[in-house]
Amino acid sequence: MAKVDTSLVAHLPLFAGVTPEALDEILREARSARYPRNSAIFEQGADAQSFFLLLHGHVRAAKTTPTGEQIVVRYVAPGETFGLAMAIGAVQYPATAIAVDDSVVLIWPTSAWPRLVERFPSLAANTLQTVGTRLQESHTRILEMSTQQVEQRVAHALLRLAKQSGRKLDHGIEIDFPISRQDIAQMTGTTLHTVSRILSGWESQGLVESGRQRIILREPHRIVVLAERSADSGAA
Amino acid sequence: MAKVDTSLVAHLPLFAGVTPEALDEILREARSARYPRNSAIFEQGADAQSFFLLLHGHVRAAKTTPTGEQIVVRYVAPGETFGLAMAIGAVQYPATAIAVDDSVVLIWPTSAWPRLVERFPSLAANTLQTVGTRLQESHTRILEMSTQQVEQRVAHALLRLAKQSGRKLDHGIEIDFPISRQDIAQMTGTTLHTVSRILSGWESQGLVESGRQRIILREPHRIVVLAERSADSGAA
DNA sequence: TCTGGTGTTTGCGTTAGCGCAAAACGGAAC
DNA sequence: GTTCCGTTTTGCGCTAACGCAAACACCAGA
Repeated sequence: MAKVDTSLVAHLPLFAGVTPEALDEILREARSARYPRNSAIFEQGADAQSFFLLLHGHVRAAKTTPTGEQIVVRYVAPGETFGLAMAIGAVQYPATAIAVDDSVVLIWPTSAWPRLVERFPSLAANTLQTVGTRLQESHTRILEMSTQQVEQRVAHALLRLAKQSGRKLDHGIEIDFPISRQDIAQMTGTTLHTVSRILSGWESQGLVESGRQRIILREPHRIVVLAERSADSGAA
Repeated sequence: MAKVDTSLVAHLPLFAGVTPEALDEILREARSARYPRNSAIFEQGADAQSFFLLLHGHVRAAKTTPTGEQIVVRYVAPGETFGLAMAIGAVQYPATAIAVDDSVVLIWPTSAWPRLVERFPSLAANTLQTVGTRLQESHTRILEMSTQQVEQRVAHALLRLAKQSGRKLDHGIEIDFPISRQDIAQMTGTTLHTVSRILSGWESQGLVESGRQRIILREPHRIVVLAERSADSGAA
């Protein structure tokens, strides 16, 4: 069993208020694993045998309808937990998790959760905080889907990705994992066609530069304007 | 300060695993209050000084955009908690809570939460469960908004309301609090006009019976069918 | 009984965005 | 260098749903 370096994870919100010794004990229950790009970490509907902490890479959590349509629930960035089915009392994973880049994760058996929480109550409090924040974000997303049009939603989605997982360039911000038009469509509740049209438009205005699974925001400030306008002026 | 009867709330999920004595202690920290129909319990953006447990009545939690549009986050049924801003570490309420019917609530000062959690860790675990469930429901709603058309979403919304707050009739189920077309529109991401058209259509098919802020599902089973069909057959 | 206000219904023109289809593009593997 | 496959782009017709506007129903209070 590989030893995990506590100093790498000690500062994470999940472990706030946990002593170094306790952290050590918690980490002893975990194992680490590597998932190559495009591999599944767990599938929606499978027994929730583990929960995860992402160390490196990026993970997409997606939910599928009975008829096969998908939406992206969120992108997991390093330092975040995912697969917390046990926290909500679910027996199965409510979504599928795919590594969109080569990724390294810590894995705890779900069965260890009750014991850990009992010994280290701040874990529960911290997790509550995390889940609460996600709930808020979720509500914000619903609000946007209800009140904004597609272009604004795409703008918001890209800005969020840039903030969460953006790599600063000389001029602009690049989203530092592979992401397709289809992915963005599934984040914003539209189709890949519409996303493609929007990005083409932005590209011709010099707002973004994009290619195959790759997006660079060249003019973040002007994209913010797009995200916030209510429903008016077109192009000059 | 009015004494709250422990037997009324002991069975609630929030208090699972809490001993009667502990429950007594927890309730001593709370006061109760009555809110008349259509009164505000708290406003979005206000300091989160309290959190709440609904004893009687019904409460609508709604979120407003900077430009004034609203969505209904959820309807709170008796036995449920709301206003849990502290759980997610928020300083202000992220939504507005309105009593849609004369309502009675228990109120704890937000400042009491850390102490309560420390003394009774199962409160945190139970709340985590609740928030987790809401997060799931939220994701389901996003999925529906992304993949289904308006009529199906309205069908789902009404079925959920019927399940959560339905009063069984000889023939059908009545939603037992006042709810307008506008409210349903704000739950499903559409306009009151579209909701009105849909309900008119259903009414002429005998699926529902409705009036001013009042809806009765006469044929729940046939509404389930509407909610589940993917995108095909019209009326005969 | 009348009157005002809030919620509801309905008609009608408009359109944002979908759905289908076809072509172009770009990487990776050989 | 060539081939192959997944992604992206773009055109075109269509329609679900919106937005506006006007009429209507219902309840409460004077």
